[in-house]
Amino acid sequence: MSKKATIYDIAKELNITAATVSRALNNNPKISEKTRNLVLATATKLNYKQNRLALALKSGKSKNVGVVVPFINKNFFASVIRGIEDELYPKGFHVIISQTYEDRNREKKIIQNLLNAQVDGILLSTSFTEQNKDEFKETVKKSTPFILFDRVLRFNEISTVTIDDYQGGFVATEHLIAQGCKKIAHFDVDQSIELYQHRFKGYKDALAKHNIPFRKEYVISLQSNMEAGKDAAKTLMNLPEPPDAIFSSTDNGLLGAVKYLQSKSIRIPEDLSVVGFSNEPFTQFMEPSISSVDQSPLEMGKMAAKVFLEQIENDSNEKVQSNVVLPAKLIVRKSSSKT
Amino acid sequence: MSKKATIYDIAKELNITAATVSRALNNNPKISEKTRNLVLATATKLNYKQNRLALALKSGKSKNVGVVVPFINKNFFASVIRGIEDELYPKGFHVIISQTYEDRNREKKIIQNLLNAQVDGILLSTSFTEQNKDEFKETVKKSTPFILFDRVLRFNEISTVTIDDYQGGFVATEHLIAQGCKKIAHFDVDQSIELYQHRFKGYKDALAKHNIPFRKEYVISLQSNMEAGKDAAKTLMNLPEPPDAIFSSTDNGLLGAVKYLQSKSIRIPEDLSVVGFSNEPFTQFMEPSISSVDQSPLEMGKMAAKVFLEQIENDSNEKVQSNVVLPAKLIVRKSSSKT
DNA sequence: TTGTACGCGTTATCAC
DNA sequence: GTGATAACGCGTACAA
Repeated sequence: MSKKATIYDIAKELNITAATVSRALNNNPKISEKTRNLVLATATKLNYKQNRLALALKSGKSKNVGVVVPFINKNFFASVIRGIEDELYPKGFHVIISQTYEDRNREKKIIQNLLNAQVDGILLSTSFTEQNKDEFKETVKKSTPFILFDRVLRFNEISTVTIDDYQGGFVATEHLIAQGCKKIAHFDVDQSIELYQHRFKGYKDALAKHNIPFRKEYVISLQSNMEAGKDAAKTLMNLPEPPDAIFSSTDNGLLGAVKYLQSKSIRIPEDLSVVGFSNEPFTQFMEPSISSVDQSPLEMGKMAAKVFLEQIENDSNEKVQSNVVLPAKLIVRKSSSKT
Repeated sequence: MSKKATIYDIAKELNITAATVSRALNNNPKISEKTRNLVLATATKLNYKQNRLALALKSGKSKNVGVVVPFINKNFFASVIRGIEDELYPKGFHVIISQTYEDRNREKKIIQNLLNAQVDGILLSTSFTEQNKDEFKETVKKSTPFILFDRVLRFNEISTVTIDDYQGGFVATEHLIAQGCKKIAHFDVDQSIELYQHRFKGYKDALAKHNIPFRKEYVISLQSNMEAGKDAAKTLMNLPEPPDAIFSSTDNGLLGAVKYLQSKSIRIPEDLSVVGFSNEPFTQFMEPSISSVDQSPLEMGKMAAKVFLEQIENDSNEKVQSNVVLPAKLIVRKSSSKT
């Protein structure tokens, strides 16, 4: 049995037509019980499997959705994808995953490929920023449903799923203030990305609310990795008046800072308290465990998937746009618990 | 522009036939420069995108490969997938990911779905065990290339990519012995899975080589999670003669044990040394950092992809079977460094 | 250099 | 209840 069996093979075997076989296989009511059973029997006998490609070509629905993220081997994105799959798989959808490595050109190419593959929709966390908004718009067009999550750009008719980054930044900072910290630094990544803007603004507003002056020298922009975090911590601690707390927009950047501080025998949280963002798994196993803002990646994935399903079910060409914002939840651990 | 443009639309626009358009688009040499340019121009003008579904149906190659793993939000599997994608993406393949949650029935269904979707191959880390080998064989048949990695079952004509688990277990244990440990316990998971068999055998043989008696009570089978690890450590420490080292076949199980030991003020590595398996990211950030055997997930993914490519390039129906074994590499950290 | 005709596997729309 | 035929979008022998 080299070649794959088709409905024609079954038809030939039974001396009937392919159409009848198709009907039998699809539980069409207008078919005699006898033929149906006959067809079913020979189908298993021939090890017949429906060719979804042909079905897709005919129906215009591939039952595939593309998921595009910067990196797949980051816990946050892996979990989002899991959420998406959990939601979509029971509905018969398959998920095609691609990663952009934060390369815009690669992202463009990926989107093209996915569109060529006739996916029924694309869920993505984009690497485009406010500056390239037009370029992004150009590649997206709008023949296929697009759902943006986490790293989003806002357009009419494009749905988004995010967490409340502003709230996350605000609560994290207010928590540090409640712990008695007065000189709170902030690790930023890139203000041309909306979510970092929001986290930063939450930080700033929390300071203002509690009448703590904002200090420009306490804000550092850095890549989200250990090395950059070390350098940033060093810079901060060499300030005439070093901070007594850090609220970081990423866990990975904070990790480097913590390692640096520990190497300098600066105690956490006694001398300096820290709160990160993302609730990466390592934050809870470190010593001290690191407080962090949880982004509920599983829920984000599920929600993105639900928004997509909504979109395609409403198959009229009405624009169904949703902008879901999930709550951000601060997880307090040792790194910011002085009491 | 609601409907997607086809080559027919382009043809109509230019008063030529679809065949000519197809040729122009595919850089067929026998076409006039003029028509080619005309076609290309109207193609972009109409926002034409090739329908890969139609192409796939015609050619019998979907350019999709299925990747099936137990869980996607484990660093090991996420990294393997990344390796696969890195290798396959430049060749124009897309990766369809599914997770089995270690549920055999789900895995069967997933494989069926993938086959229906006409994937060009399936790369999987199976949840089937030696006991269900026949059942697995049944679902696989062999119309489509299957590559097994990490968790494998061995058959004729099915390629596998694994690391040298035996070597990993052996080296890890010998390292503990070199540190002066004499009472070395082992965390096993499931002996019906080949890789755990191998790790266990490596452990056993290392003991034998150094004339250390094997003690049955030092071997505990447990699920790969924190809770189980805690319980296992408790059991071990309540033994009349508790061990002075643990070699665990999983990092996650070991994590729970470490937490338990620390809660009992048992010092690591002074009182008890530990080595895990998988080199999960958290092992290097913990205090103390945890020694672990690295599985080179990226390389494993790349290798699995390469074996797949080899398989389909050799499009003769010759059986090209490879059984690649990658080296296991012990990463020594504080948890097993007494000196 | 370009057009014609066909097939990939399926389902839907007519007929009978 | 079943058969015949067209259509989905594409590439490609075979003609012209």
